[in-house]
Amino acid sequence: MNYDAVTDLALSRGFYFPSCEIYADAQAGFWEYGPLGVALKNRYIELWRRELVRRDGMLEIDGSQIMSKSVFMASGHLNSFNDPIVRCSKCSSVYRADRLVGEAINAMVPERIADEELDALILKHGIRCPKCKGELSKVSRFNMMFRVSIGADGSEAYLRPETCQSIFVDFARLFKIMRCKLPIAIAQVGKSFRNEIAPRQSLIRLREFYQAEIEVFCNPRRLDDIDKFDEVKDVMLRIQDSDGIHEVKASEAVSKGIIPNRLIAYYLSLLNEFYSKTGIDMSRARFRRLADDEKAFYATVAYDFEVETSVGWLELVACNYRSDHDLKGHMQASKENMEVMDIDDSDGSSGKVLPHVFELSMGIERSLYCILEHSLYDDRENDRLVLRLKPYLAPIQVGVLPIVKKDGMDVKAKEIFNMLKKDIDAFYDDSGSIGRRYRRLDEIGTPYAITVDRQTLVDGTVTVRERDTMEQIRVRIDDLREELMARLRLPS
RNA sequence: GCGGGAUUGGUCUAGUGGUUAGGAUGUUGGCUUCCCAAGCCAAUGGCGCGGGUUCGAAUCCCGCAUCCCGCACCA
Repeated sequence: MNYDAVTDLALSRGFYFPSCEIYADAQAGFWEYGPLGVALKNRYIELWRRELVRRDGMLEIDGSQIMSKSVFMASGHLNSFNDPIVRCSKCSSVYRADRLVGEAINAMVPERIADEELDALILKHGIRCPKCKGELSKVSRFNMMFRVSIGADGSEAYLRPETCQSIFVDFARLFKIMRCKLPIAIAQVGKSFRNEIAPRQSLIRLREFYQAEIEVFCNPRRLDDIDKFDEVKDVMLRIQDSDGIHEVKASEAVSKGIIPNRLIAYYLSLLNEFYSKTGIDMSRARFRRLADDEKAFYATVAYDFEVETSVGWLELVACNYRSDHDLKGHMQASKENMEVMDIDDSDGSSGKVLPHVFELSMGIERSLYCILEHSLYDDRENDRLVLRLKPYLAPIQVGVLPIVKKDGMDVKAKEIFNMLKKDIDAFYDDSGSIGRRYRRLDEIGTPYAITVDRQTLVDGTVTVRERDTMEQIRVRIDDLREELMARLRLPS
């Protein structure tokens, strides 16, 4: 299905909707999760914990969203996270100053160029607005971080633009108290904030959004020394780089040099296995190796995990080899020692190492959007819209319905609902015809519907209807909970 | 941010200066109904915000906001 169909469903069923929508001054780029959206998000995160955090023995933390100025001085965000911009005095168009100058004089402009130098170049070459030939303003800076003031004196601080900085800041303590050895991954789910110039397309570009980030701390001299690699050596990966598309096993990707080392291949494989369990169509997904001019300022090797949708390829996960950029920056700025003991490969003895970082930075909203779009199916044959979510991701797992509301069938159905509701997200519904109730459940992705009929009152069995096939089996009420729990279990 | 289009109950929509703002669908209650959006009755709920023109504005004008499309941006 397409973007509009997903948006319609999200709004009409309450997966998500615009924030502050009853007020005229509501700002773009802020959306709320409704009940079904929260449930889907929580289940998605639980799958993430299972497939990544627990599987790999990662540590999970939950850091604060407001962080001090020093953090972002050290991380480079206060310098590099802001872009030099110029504005046309006539038509008010805004341009990236470095790119505009680069194009106009047909030469590379160094990344760290000073604003004054850009001003000078614009003057020297007589660069004007490409659209209307209007005069350009002086270079200014637009920082995408939200600044906040703390306390009565208004100390400067920022909403974090990525969740990972708390992981770096906390690294030394965590490594000690959790008795870590390299490589160790630290994970976090939480909100990040970016003051986007033009938020668009609901969940796809937001100013406030959830990330699930994983920072793998490793010894840069031991990137192929990964015992766990055997677990994933046969995972099939689709990788796009400057040589084209490769569909290869993880082990081959390393041996052929498509992926530079086993550590990166291992984590890309875990990610691949995770996403293949979300219901995203993996035949429309790829890891794309970024060219040098596309990478973030801190990355030396970078892959984007991308998924094809009706609005184009979406970047769901940024996988960046950040080298020691972060720990070095924080170590220098804070004077906290971030080095740890690890095997020094020259003679097998221990030595001090400043770990490098490989990062998996997942956008949760974009992931949920792709799951919804790839799961939503227009079943014309049966005149229904079906959200074919994996049962373990469904916000409501079973509907409990009396076939008609009389002769005690509604009473019996309520009993069953009450029996199930603590273990399973169940929903009782007795309004209207049975077909209408099935359709409603189909549209929000409920995988099973239990129906109480006359036979139930006689022999204590109910029917269990399967969402995708619409087929029904009879199950004894005594076996119902177990039967459903088995069907709703997370995949092994 | 620039340019274009749009904004009427939860959703879709009729309405181009004077309408009790109509319909469909949904939702809720009732009747009916034993397996896939049936039927009947009733109820519910709306002109994005602000200003202007006018005797009178959902309707015309201006500003703002949001949404959609294109461009730019996307660390």
